[in-house]
Amino acid sequence: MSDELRRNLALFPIGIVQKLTELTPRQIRYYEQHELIKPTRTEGNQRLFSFNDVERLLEIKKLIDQGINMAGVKKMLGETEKFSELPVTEEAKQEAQKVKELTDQELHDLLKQELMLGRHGMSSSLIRGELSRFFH
DNA sequence: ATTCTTACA
DNA sequence: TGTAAGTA
Repeated sequence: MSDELRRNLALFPIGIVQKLTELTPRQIRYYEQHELIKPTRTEGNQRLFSFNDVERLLEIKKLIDQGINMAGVKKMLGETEKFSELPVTEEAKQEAQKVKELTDQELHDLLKQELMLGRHGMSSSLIRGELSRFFH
C-alpha cells in the first residue's frame, strides 16, 4: 500500500483523535462544520479520521492557540479539498480495531512517527510569528 | 461504553 | 466552547 493511501485511510474514531490532538470533540466537530477537515462516516454515522485529518487538526490547534480565528485559519490552511475520501474497507476496519487497543503512549508515538514520515515543509513552519498579526 | 445531533446557559 | 438531552 502506498504511503499516500495509508495516510488517507480513515481509521480512528473521534475519541482517539481527541487524545491525539488534545482537542475536545466539540472543537473537532466544529472544525468539520467549517470544512477544515472532512472525516468519513461509518454505516452508523460515526466519524472516522485519517492521519491527514489528525495532521490538519494539529495545524489548526496551533493556529487557534495563537489566537487566530476560524476566518484566519481558513485563509491559511484553505478549505479541505479531498482528504479522507477513501471507502471504509475491511482493511481499514481491521486497522481501526488495532488502533483502539493501543495505549495512549503508543498512540502518541505512532502519530509522531507518521507525522515525521509525512511529506511536510510548509504548513507547520510558516505558521508561527508575524502571520498571526494579520488576524484577530 | 461511545458517538451523534440539536439547542441553549 | 461547554454541556445537557435523547439516540443510534
